[in-house]
This record gives sequence, structure tokens and C-alpha cells, in this order.
Amino acid sequence: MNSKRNSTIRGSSDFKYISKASRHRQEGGDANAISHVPKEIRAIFRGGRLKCTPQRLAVLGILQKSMKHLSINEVHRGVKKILPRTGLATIYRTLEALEELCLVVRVHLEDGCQSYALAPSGHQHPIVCMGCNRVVDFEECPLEDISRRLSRETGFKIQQHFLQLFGKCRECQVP
Amino acid sequence: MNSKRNSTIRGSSDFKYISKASRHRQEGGDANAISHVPKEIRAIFRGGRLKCTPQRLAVLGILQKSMKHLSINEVHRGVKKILPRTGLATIYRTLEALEELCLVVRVHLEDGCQSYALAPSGHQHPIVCMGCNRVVDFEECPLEDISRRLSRETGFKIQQHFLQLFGKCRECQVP
DNA sequence: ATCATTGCAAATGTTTTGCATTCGA
DNA sequence: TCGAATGCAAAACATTTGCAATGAT
Repeated sequence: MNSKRNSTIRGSSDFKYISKASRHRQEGGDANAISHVPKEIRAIFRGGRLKCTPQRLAVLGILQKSMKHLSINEVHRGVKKILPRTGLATIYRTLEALEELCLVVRVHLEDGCQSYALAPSGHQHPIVCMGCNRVVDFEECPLEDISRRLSRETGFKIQQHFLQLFGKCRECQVP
Repeated sequence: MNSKRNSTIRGSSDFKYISKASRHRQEGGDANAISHVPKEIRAIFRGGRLKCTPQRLAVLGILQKSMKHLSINEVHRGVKKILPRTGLATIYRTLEALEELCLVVRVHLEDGCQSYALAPSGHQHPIVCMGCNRVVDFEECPLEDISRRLSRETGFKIQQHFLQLFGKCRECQVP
């Protein structure tokens, strides 16, 4: 399982939550932007014994729609358009929860790692566009052989890796 | 230049600065721990038009001696043993300067990326021990072929990558 | 002697926490 | 209903900045 050539724009599946969004008398926002939560998502929350709240769905939705990584504050800004009374603390807690469920991942950039993106499904690695922050994933993992060999050579038991590519997407190449 | 099988403990070269360490009437510390600064180091500072100060050398020295990545505070603690009056702000500024000179690199971990380690020489990637934080580098870069291919497939012009392996070193495997 | 760098302290920014309230299950 | 999650405000922590003093060149 080393060469399944394939790359996908992250978040291409079809869950978009558009609904009532009430919690803590939230009103005034684009409150019709969370609905029909797909059963798989509910199941994932159930599995982690976490509640499926509008805030969490909103965060997920924001990240999904954007198809790029977003900073904590960008997520917050986005969520507030839907649920205006959402506090920053909730964003922190939510992101942490979603990370636990493996629904989102933290993105590591040159200048820090407080950005988040929708998690890729399966073992994938991201290519991040340095122009527009778009994230595309690829599945082929070139590290398995080398990990095995390095384990032998260095005595390390290699357990995981972190790989990310950076570049410019087609659109951003001619600005 | 793709398979030059070789892995080195980071910082194995032979510069250790042991000296007077004066600046801002620093006294009381282990002031004999910075000396004979190798000319290559001075040249690198010169090249970047940055001054070669005891604080900067101390930071470099700390990272070199430790052979593992250190948090900002660990670096600070270490530097203060030699130059007791060193402020935290200086550590921030110093690390930034050294990063600019490519003498140190920021290390990305699960829970953040505010750790620093001596920069590897040449194109290398680190293997980080999750037990003791030791860092070992390897030179073989498995990404060149795949980068080229992904460029073709995705339309991205891939310019750089970030790769880090995690595991347990021999000592930490049986704790 | 000059000017980058430092130490210090204050300002700013980021993340976490405590708790009363609310809502999902 | 009941406990997990939220909003809000305050606390804790991390980083940056301004400036006078210092020292590397």
C-alpha cells in the first residue's frame, strides 16, 4: 500500500450543515447555515462521547467550505457570522475536541502552527499553497520504506512522521 | 543526490565557545563557558551583518551541547547559567536572528512549534525521540521524485517541504 | 565612535480557566 | 432530567516593543 496515486481537494465530501442554530439565544447571525447533519458525523461525535453542537458543526462547516487552513481567529470570525455570540474560548475548546475526533488537524507553517484544516481521510499528506493557503492532499506516502531502513540504521523505532509540501498552486503561479 | 545514506547526531562538529562573557556587567554565571569562537561562525554572522555577541553564542552553544530541541524557556534557563542577566526578550530576538542565519531551526511538534534545535547542515531531516527529545538527522531525502511527480499531477509548483520523523531512540525503548 | 544589540519594563497578544447558564441526548 | 458545552470575564501565560545603556566592530 505504497503507491495509490491520488490527490484530492480536501473536504470534497458532501456534508453541509444548514439549520436553525440556536444555542444560548444566538440570533442575528446567518442562522440558516447549519442543517441536515449527516449521520456519519453524528456517529463520530457519538463515538467520542461528545455532543454534536451547532458551534462544533459550524467550525467544521467553516473549515470545509474554505478548503484551506484557517487560523483560530479566522475560524472565530467565520463562526460568528452564523452564531454571533460565540466566544473565542469556545473556538479553542471546539478545535481541540474536533482534533480529538480526528475531524480536523493542526497545520504547521513556517511561522507557527496555530492553523487548522479539515482532516484528510486515511493516511494523506497536504500540499499547501503559499499564495492562497489552499490545501490539497495526496495519498502516496513515500516514507514507509525509508522509515523501515532508518529504524534499522539508527536504532530508533520510528512511529510516526510529519510531512507537508509547500508550493504554489496553478492560479497563484502567475499573479 | 538522492541516496547518500548517512545519519548524524546533530551538532557533532567541534565548536564550543568557552570564554569571558561580559556584556552588560553579567557576572556570577558560569562565565567561562564561551570561548574561542570558530572563524566559520564569525563569518556566518558577518555574512548576515549581525554581530557576534555572547548571548548569541551562548544560545548556539546551549543548543549544540544539548543535542535536542529546547523550548524558548529551556534555552533561556540555559543561557542564564552563563549570562545571568539575559532577558527573555533577548532569547526571542536571538533565536529569530539565528534562524535567519540558518544556524537554528524551529522544531514542529504535536503540541506546538516553539522549540528550537541546531540547524542540520545541508538538506537533512530530523528524527525526534519522543522519549528524550534527542534529535538525529538523516540526509536521504525521499521526496525529490515524488515532488516532481506531484507537481505534474496537481499543477502545484512544489518549492519546499517539511518532513520530520518521530519515534523512540534505543535508550528510550525500554524505560 | 558608531550603531546594532541588550536589559528592563510595559504593552500587547494568545490561551486557559472558573462558573453560572443553557441545551443536546 | 442531567451532565456536557457554552458565553462571559478574569487569570495566566507568551510574545513584542520602546528606550536608555552598553559593547562589538
